[in-house]
Amino acid sequence: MTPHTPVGRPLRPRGKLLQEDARRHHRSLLLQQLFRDGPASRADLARSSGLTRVTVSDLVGEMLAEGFLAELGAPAETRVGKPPTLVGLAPDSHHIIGLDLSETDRMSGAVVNLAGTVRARHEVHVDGAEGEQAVELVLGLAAELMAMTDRPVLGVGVGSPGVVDATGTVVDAPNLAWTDTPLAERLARALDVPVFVANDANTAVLGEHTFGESGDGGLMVLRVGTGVGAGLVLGGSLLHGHLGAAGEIGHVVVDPAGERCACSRTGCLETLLAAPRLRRRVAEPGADGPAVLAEVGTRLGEVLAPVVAALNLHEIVLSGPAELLDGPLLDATDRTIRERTMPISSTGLAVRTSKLGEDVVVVGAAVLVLAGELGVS
Amino acid sequence: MTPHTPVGRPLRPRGKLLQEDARRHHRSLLLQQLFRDGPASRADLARSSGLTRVTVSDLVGEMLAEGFLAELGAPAETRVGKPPTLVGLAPDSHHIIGLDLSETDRMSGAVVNLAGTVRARHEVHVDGAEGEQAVELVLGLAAELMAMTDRPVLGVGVGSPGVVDATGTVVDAPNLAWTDTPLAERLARALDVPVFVANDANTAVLGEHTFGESGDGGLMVLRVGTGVGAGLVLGGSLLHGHLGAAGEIGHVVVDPAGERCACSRTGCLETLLAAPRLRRRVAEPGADGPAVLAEVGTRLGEVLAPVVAALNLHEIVLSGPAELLDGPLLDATDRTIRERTMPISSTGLAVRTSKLGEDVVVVGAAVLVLAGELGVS
DNA sequence: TTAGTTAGTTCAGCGCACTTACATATCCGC
DNA sequence: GCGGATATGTAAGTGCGCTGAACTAACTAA
Repeated sequence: MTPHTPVGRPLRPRGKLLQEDARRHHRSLLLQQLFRDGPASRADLARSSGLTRVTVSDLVGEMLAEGFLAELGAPAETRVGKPPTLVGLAPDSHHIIGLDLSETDRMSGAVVNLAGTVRARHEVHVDGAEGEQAVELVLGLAAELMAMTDRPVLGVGVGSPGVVDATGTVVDAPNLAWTDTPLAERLARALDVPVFVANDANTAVLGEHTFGESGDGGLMVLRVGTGVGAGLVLGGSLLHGHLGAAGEIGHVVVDPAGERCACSRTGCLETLLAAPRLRRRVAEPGADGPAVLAEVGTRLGEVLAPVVAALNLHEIVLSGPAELLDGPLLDATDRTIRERTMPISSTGLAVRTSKLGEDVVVVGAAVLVLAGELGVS
Repeated sequence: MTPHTPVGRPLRPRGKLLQEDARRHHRSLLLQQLFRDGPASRADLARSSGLTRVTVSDLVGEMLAEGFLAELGAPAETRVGKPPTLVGLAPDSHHIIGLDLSETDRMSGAVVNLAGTVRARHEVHVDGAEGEQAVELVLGLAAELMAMTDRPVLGVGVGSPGVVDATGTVVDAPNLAWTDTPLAERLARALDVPVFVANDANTAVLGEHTFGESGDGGLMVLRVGTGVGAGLVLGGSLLHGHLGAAGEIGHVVVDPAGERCACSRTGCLETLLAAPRLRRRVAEPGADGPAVLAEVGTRLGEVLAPVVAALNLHEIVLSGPAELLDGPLLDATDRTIRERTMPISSTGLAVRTSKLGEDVVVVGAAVLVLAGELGVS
C-alpha cells in the first residue's frame, strides 16, 4: 500500500463529469504539451500524456481538421525505426482579441495569436467617457480589432479596472463609473464570440504566468500605475478570493502616520507607491531620488513579507514604470522581504520586474480566452 | 453566446482522465451531498447532482453494498406519488485513525468516524524520543488505535510538525529530529492501509474547513502553541506553496527592534505570540494582562492585514490556548485588520477562535483521509 | 374506480478510450 | 543487398459508464 496525498485536487468535486469533458480535458492536455514544449510526434505525445497512440492520433486528427495544429514533417535527426511526423501548434490559425481598460486616459487592445504574439494594435481615447458611453467605447474598440484580422476569432478577453465577478460583470470601477455592469454579456451579445472579463491585475498575472517565463510555483504580479493592485496565481489557477477582491492590496495601511488617502484612511500603500505620486516625490527639488525609491521599496517589502511567508510564493513580479520600479525600489523590496522572512520562505523566491512590459494586460486577457476555450495556459 | 469564465478550474490539466475517474468523481459528488446536507432520496440526489436517476441508483447501490450508505426508509411527511426511500451516510461504517504529533510532550491520536466524531482516544508520552525512536512511537500509537475499533479502517491521517512534502515525507521537523523521514511510507508499510501526512497547521485548517461550520471562501487557521504556524484553504483546496512551506508565518519579523529569536532574527511573530512566552509575559508581576494581549493582537493584525487584502479571505480562525487568544488579543487583531484594509477586504471577513478546540488536528487528519479516499470534505 | 404524480428499475444504445493487430518506414548487421 | 530489429501511425473490435425511453411500483386526489 503506497502513501497517497490529495495534492492540488480540489477538496470538493465540482460537478457532473461527462465523457465529453474527458475528451476536452485530453485535448487540452495535448495542446498544453505542444504549447509549452513545442512540436512533437504523436508517439511522443502519447508517451508524455499517458494516453495511447491511438487516442492521441484521433485527437490530433480532430485538431488538425480544426486548424489548431499543423503537420510539420519529419525531424532532421535520424534514428532507428519509422521516422515520426511532427505536429505543432499553428499559432495563427486563430486569433484572440485582448483589451486593456486599466489606463485612465485610453483603452487599448490588440490582436494576439495563440502563442501570445501581438499581431495588431488599436486604441481609443477615453476622453472622460463614463458608464454606458464607456461600454460603447469598449464595444467599438473590440469590433474594430475583430475587423483587423481575417482569422477566426477564438474569443475576446478583457482586463478591466475595479472588482470583476466570476460572470464577467464589473461590480465596481470608479474611474469608468461602472457598477454591476455586465460587460462580458454585453460584448458577447454584440460580437457573438466567447467573452471573458477579469480584473486587470488578474489578467496581468495570467499573462506573466503563461508567457513570462515564470515557474510553476505561486506567482504574484503587483501592478503599479494610477493605483496599486495585485493578481495571484496559486497552484496553477487564478485566485479570485471570497468576494472576487483578491489582490486589492493598494489600500493596506503601511504607515498610520502617513499621508491621507482618497479612501479616507491614512498611509495606504498607494499613497507611497502609486506612479504619479512617486514620480512627483522623486522629482522634487532637492530630493534624493534613489533614497526615496529605496524607502518606498522597503515599505513594500514590509507589506509583502507576510504574504510571501503565508503563501510560500515562488515569484513576485513588479509591473509598471521601469524607471521607478527597476532599481533601488526593487532591490529594497527584495532585501526587506529576505530580512523579514525565514530562509525556507525566501530562498525559493525571485523578485523581478515584468518581462512583458506594457503588453501584460492584453496578453493576459488573451490567456483568459486560451484557458477558457482551449484549456491551455 | 453566453459569457464564460474559467473560475476555480486549474489552468493546466492535471493528467489523463479515465472513465473510472469519472465514476469515482460522481461517487464523491453524491457522498459530498449526503455529507453536507444529510439524508436524501435517490431522486433528490439525481436532481441536485445533474446525474440521471439511473446512474444515481447504480452508484448508490454500489455504496450501499460497501456499507458507506444505509437506507433509512421513507420520510414522515406525505406527498403525491410514490414515497421515496431516503439514503444517508453510515458514519460508523468505517473508521479513520487521526494522529496529532504537534505537541512537544506527547503524541495523541483518535479513532474518528466518517462524520468527524471522535470515537476513542489514545496518547503516548514522547519523553524526549527523537528520530527513529519517535517514528516507532508513532507506529505503535497508530497500531494501538487500529486495535481499538472493530470497523474497517479507511486510512490513517497524520498532522506532523515541520515541513511535510506531497508524498508524506517529513522534510524537516527539529523537535523530533526528523529530516527527510518518509513517515507516510513507514506507516503504510507497517499498517497496510492508506496513509496521509501533512503539516499540523494544514490538517487543522482542513478540520476547521470541513467540520468547523466555516463557509466556502478562503480560510486561514493560525495555530498558536510552542510555535506559531498557519494553514490555508483557498478555492476549496489546501494550499501547499512552492516548497510545501505555505503558512510558515511564525518567523515573519514584526518588530525589528524586538526580542532575539531562536531563528537568529529579531522580533519574529513567534517571539510575541508563542504560548509559553506570552503566558509568561501576562503572568509577570505588575503586568497589565489585557493590555499585553491587546498589544500582541495588534501586532498580529498588522501581519495579517496584507494577507487578508491579498487573498480576500473569508475567515481567520485562531487555534490555541483560549485563555490567551479569546478576548483582548482576538479583538485587537480583528480591529487592526479592519483599520488597515479596505471595506471590500474586511466586510466579508470573520475573525474567530476554533470551534473544534483540541481536536482540530486529529479531526483534520481524518479529513485528509476522507478527502484522499472518498473525495469528501 | 380512474387519473395523475413521483420513485426507482430495466434495457438498448452511444461515446470514449483501450487492447490487439497490422501496415509502413527507417536503421543495422551480416 | 537483404532480412531482422525498431519505431510510428492506423484499423478493428472490446469494455465501461452514462443516457434516454419505457416500464413497474406506490401513493394521492376526485
